Amino acid sequence: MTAPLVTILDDEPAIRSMLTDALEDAGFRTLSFARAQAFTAALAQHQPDVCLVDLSLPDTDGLTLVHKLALEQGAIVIIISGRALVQDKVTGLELGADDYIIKPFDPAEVVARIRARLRTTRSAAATGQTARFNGWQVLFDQYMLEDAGGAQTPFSHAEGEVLRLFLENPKRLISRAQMQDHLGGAASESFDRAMDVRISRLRTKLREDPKNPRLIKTIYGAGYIFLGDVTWQ
Amino acid sequence: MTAPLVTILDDEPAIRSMLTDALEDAGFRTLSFARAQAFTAALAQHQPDVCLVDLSLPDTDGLTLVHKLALEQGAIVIIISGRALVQDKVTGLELGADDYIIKPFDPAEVVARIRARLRTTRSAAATGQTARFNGWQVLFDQYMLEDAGGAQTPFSHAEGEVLRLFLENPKRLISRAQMQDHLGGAASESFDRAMDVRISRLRTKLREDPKNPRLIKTIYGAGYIFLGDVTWQ
DNA sequence: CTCAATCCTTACGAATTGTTACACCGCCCG
DNA sequence: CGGGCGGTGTAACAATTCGTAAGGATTGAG
Repeated sequence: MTAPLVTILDDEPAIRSMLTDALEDAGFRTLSFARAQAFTAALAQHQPDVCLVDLSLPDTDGLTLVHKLALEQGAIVIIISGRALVQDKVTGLELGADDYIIKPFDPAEVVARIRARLRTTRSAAATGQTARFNGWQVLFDQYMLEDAGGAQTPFSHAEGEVLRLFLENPKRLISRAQMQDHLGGAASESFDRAMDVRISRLRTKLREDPKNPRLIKTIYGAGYIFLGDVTWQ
Repeated sequence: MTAPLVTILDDEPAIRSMLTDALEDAGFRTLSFARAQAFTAALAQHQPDVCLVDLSLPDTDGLTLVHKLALEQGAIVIIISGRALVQDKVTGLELGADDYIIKPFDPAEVVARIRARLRTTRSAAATGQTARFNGWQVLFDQYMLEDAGGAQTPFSHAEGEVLRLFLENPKRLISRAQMQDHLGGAASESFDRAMDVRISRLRTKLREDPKNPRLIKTIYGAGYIFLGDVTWQ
């Protein structure tokens, strides 16, 4: 598993560098931006696990950005703000933010709060060896897929990687960039249709109707989304 | 779904009653305790969703209690403490607490933080965002539109963006500039009729009469307005 | 070395989306 | 009242992205 990706959106360079240093020391990957526009543009390429957002941005209303991020990206959103009023905190949290940290802050606290958030959201999908979803059962250690009737179908290593990524991020948009990032990694930078082929094979093993896939949906121009109700064991 | 159960563990009666009032006003069920012993005894009978724990307890070390709760109960644990040092927060969070609130605090912030925690830990199992309006139902996570009779029509990502913008701003004028700003962001500076086409395609999927649109109205020279009675779920 | 399994690459058809073109409509002004 | 101008609707086309069948490269076992 690659290190979680944390994005930093703040217009003050000192804060960006302080957070970047602390987070990378803590083992996270980071990307930092000074403007909301550059940040939203980068979302097409990367899917962050955690987004740190300063509310007082020059080029966007921070709160609507937070709302959009929490709703559409499914990422963990943490507001970092100079405003300490309770009302600000309450509205920020109600719009979908997962935490609200007041400036000035200690980077160590930010790291601890990020870890706490990652712990809870990922423990829901704690990487076990078997998973169930919609009548299917996946036995990762045996590379075997079992349907509701108990009929078994083997799957390959490459298919298992994709399946695991989906099952660890259900009902969440997964961009192609993130997939390549997570799988293989050293993929040829040129057009890589290998991902499509993997998905295609996985779909046939899950007996998806190509015209109307219910489990693995394609979001044209964005990526894929897995819509199963996943439970790990 | 019954209301979530929140336990309060604090030796100061004033804090207990303040939190109890605020939480019950917010729709939670509560149980409060002054001593850790009474609290742990009560765990045999009740399973709380959220545990508020004061660290400075007379009869137990609060941190080991927090650690035990987070590990064994699987509940959301929020520390409420008079100690504001960063080191205290970091160790508290690393021992399994989900949040750390400093005294004195505003009850409204506590409620907001509890809601934020419940939202993220339950959203994994809960269904994604859906909205209803005038007989239609929109399943955003499935990219599916359902009419009053239950007939389903898929919608694409681009159409979903427009639809979401409308449903989040019902009965309000939305200018073209606002739309381009909100959608895509990859704004072609030149005249962008793509927006019109998206609207047009969305209208046909909503079976609007072009001559007499009931849901998506065009305001000549200004923008669009969505007239529907929207409820989110 | 041979064979088989797995996976990537290529190629072509299908789906989605942006662009263009033209018809239509509302508003302004004579 | 009517003609002109610019905004809007949408059909048709083009560009891009995606699905997948087929063939070849790679790997590993015997």
